[in-house]
Amino acid sequence: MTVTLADVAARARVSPATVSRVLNGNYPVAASTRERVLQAVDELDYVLNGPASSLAAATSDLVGILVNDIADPFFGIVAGAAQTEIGRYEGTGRARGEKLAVVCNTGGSPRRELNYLTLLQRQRAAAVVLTGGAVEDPDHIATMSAKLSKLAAAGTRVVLCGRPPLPAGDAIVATIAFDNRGGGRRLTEHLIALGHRRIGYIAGPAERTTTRHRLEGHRAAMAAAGPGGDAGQERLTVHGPYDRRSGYEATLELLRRDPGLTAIAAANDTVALGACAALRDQGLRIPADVSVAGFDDLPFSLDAVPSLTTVRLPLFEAGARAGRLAMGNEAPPPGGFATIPAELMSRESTAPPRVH
Amino acid sequence: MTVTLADVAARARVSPATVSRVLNGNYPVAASTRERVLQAVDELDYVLNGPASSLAAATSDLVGILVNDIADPFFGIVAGAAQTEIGRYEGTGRARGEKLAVVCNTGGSPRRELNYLTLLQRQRAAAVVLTGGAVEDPDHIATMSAKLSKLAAAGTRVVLCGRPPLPAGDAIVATIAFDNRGGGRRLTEHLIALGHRRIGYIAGPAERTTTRHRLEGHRAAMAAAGPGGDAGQERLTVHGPYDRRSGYEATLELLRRDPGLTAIAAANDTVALGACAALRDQGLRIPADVSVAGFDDLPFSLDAVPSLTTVRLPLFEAGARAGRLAMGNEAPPPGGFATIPAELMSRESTAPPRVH
DNA sequence: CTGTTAGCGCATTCAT
DNA sequence: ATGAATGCGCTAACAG
Repeated sequence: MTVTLADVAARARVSPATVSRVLNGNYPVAASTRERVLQAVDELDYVLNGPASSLAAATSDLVGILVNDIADPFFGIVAGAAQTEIGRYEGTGRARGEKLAVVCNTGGSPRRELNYLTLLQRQRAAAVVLTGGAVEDPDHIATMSAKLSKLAAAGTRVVLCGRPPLPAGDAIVATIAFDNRGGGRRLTEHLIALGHRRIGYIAGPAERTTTRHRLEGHRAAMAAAGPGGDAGQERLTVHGPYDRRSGYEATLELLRRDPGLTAIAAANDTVALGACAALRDQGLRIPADVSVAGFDDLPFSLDAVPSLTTVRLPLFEAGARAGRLAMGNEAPPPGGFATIPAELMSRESTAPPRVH
Repeated sequence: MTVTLADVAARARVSPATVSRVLNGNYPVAASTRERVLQAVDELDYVLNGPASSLAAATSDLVGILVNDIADPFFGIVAGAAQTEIGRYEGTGRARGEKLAVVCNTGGSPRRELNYLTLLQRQRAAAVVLTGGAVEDPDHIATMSAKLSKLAAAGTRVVLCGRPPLPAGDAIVATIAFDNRGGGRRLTEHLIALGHRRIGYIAGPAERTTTRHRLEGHRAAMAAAGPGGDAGQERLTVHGPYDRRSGYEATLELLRRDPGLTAIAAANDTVALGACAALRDQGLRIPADVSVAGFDDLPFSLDAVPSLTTVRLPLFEAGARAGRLAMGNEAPPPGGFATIPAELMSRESTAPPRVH
């Protein structure tokens, strides 16, 4: 029925082992022999049996990239960059590092995250890259650490990208974290420098690391602004998912709580866009009446009207680096941990507050 | 080192065969025995060896979803919906349809597309979903058809979503196509009804099916608008990739070719946003000076300023349906082919042309 | 450089 | 309902 390596061997008049060797390219084979084998492969239209190969070699060429939301460009950019870096060696011969880089959408659900890890563990994945903020529930962290340790023990390279380090640090090849706290802080400092004091904050889901760090940066800046700077901050913070609708509704809520606020900082650019829509619908001008700021600097932020002040995260570079680390093509940073800086991008959506 | 099924069997004092049976749940096993086995699995923290299982069973639980650009929300929405539908049965027992739905980013490159198909073929994937427009090169179509036929012959279910049918129709479970032509036509008819005659068109990459169909719809509407309606259409069409930068540059080019054009129709929403940016930078108002229309109705189109007139494609529904078809959880449409309608969404970015 | 020999871990006959 | 035996297709020692 289906063509096997033995068939190829017979056609090329060599042993199965030899065929395996030319296919894997990890062993010297005479050029003439290789030619014959390759020709037989072509003629028979042979395709290697992955499971059999993985079973015998006790490793597979599958690499999993876990993302929280595949429809969010944040993850698309990171995952795309990682995938490109991982699949980079596709052309080189028939094998030589032909990885199957694959993205798994967890929807931000701890259960699905774990589920995917188990599935990848089943497949004896060569590597796993976890991207984006993590859920902070202690149970989940413990479970994840245990699971990742097991994966690592089985030979899977684990890389974290855009997510803080885990207790199971030694099992993890490298952790690439974003400076969410610093970015959040600089963003709010920018607003304060413009003269804003009544600043609403639209945070992400409460239990996420990314959410917490960005919020902490914001609060730190407020506190530093002087006595009372952080007073009532609780009241001016609203949590919600990382989507535009959340930004829209949170803005209405913030306006209800303090009709006199002069600026809104959002958990990310998408949320900020929702905030802009809500403000416009309320007849408020941006930035004349209310300034708005986002986070991430996704491509559309530049095209927004007005263009969005935000914090730039080098998503592509980080994703690519994670990909290389997963492949073992780049030395891990000292201590296996690196923080990627976040840069303030001051644009048109922020300005000094209106004077009464 | 690693725990195998035999270890579980020993601990549960049963044969390996029995363990296999309870794990796969496709064979009667006494409740008490099952209990013991499950407990042993837990205690030993056993994880099935996917490759071994796939080798023995000659099938795997891997499902591939191919997309042209993972950073484009169009694909994120389709793939996310499909993935959710495919992973739906995760909780049900330990096996029973636990698929590993996985998205592969081809970057729109025929070579990478083929490469991923080969990799999935290696893995003996249970199903493959191909999404988005295809490259129209005859060679590539032939190669793809052959490849997909081979996949189908090996038991892989092939589903096309948002892409026209292929010659190898009988090998394909189902094709879900969007009415790109009809949508393109209705969009331009809308512009014509508003009074526009000098309409620039920013098309996608020349060799893509999606590009061609949308363009054909546009041209058909222009031709129907009356004699000379399609005159000079070539001159007012610019091709480019499906990204904002392309929209920006194409708009400048169109303006150069005809400074008096009153409307621009773009290949998709992202391109349309780039067009808006270019128009603004040229000091032109939307829609007072120039109307702009997109395609797809991605979430951000509603938030754009002005909100974008576009053509709505039910991406989520289509992706979910493709997922169900891939799993065999939905009967294929008659003839294995269905066209999904495209609906005009008339919003603020289009208006009658200014009067001279 | 190439052939021979053993498994890899599991699903599946076939018995019982 | 359960156990024993066989082989899936390939890679990895070993020889030579």
